[in-house]
Amino acid sequence: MKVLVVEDDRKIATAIQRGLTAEGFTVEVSFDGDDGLWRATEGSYDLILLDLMLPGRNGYQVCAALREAGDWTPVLVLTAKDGDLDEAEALDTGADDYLTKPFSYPVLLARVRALLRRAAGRDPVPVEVGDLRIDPGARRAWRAGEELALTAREFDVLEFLVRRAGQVLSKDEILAGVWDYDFEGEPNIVEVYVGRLRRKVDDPFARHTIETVRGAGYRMATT
Amino acid sequence: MKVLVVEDDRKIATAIQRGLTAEGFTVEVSFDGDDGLWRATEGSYDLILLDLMLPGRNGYQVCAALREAGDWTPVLVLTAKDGDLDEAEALDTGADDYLTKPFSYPVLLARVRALLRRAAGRDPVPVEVGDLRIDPGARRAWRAGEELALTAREFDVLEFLVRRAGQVLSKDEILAGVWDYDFEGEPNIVEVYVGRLRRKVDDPFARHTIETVRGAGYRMATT
DNA sequence: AGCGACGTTCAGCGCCCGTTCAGGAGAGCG
DNA sequence: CGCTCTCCTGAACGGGCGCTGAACGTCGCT
Repeated sequence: MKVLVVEDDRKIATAIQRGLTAEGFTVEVSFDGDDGLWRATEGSYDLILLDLMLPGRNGYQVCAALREAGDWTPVLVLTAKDGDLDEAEALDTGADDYLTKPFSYPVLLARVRALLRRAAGRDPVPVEVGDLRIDPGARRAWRAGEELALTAREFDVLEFLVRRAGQVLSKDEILAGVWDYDFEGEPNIVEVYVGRLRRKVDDPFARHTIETVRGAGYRMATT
Repeated sequence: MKVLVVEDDRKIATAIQRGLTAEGFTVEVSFDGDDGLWRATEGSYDLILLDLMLPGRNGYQVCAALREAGDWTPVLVLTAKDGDLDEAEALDTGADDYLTKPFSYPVLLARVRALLRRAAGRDPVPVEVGDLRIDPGARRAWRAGEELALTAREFDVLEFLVRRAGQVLSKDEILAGVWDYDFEGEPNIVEVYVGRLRRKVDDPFARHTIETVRGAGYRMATT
């Protein structure tokens, strides 16, 4: 799956690229409208993430030009909440969906999945690792058949870890992946949530399902 | 089930496509009359949604041309309320039903179902989940065999939730799915309707059949 | 015209949840 | 064995999310 990200804010672009790459997508980034349009027309992408405020051609123009050229690649528009530019207008130019900043990564991922699913006609699949099961659509989780009572943030963190079971994720990676990209708190918050999750998902007599890798981060056990 | 949408307003076309795709239909979209007619004659569709005001050939002409060619695919005409073009006239040219904009998504879906049903000679299947039963055709609902007195909007919301029982639906998704596509109100209205529905459908001594998933939306219980 | 039903908005409230912080525990190292 | 750095965790707080009752406007019906 190839994704094109057209976004001039490097911080945001990098965060998105990092996240989607980790998710298995091939990600290309473009920092201005003209370059973005060029890539979009030249390359063949499954999805385009398009910022509205751009140097060169703005998002509307890029999207309109694409549609004009008969290119119907799904476009997800990223827009500032307080923008004087209107989201509805973006949909008029042929975008398929939009997202207001700041958004958290899980929200972005959900939208991306929804768009690709719509394009492909498939449904989201529950994820399993060991005796842990996660259903992203229903936002429910089970350990050994028993449902876990998780808060929204706890669920997001758990899903993030489960999807990358076996990999070591640094606290910063988890922060970038689960929290809004402009979150400016301490990585300690990750420790807090890992602690809570352990209390909720661990069998008290077995070893942790979320292992600490001292100095590096955390790893979700694969068995 | 394949549906062709001929509508030049991208916003409306996209909304319809999104909704019907989620409902399991295969949807193709055409933005002008000539292209629409071409697709309609070339492809084989179970239903055609046809806007009247179109660039190129207008809706009347498309419909008349289709019938002329001996194509009796069901046609549902979409017309602007204040249009100088007359709905009755559309029916004369061979359309099977018409709908004035703005329409809400449930109304559209109901008409689509009705047409397909009429074409196939089959009845719509009542939906059940737990001891809740919904008959979309009759627009009636029962809990444990007892009929519920629901208003139109209440029924729409309930049907939307029941059809996606087990999934978490955000307030925005529910808004998009139940209200007019140009509704510009607050998501709070969803809370209000969920509250009313709970009072009407819940057994006062059991847990809610519409569960709140804090920070994410609502989920219809599957048992 | 009057009335009632229905849809929508708004403000207030209660409480859950996310976040912070500080103190303690434990690993790693010399 | 003691030092340091990282990680863990319980407590506390503040905001925001969701719920509800009331009021208002509108539409349809009689």
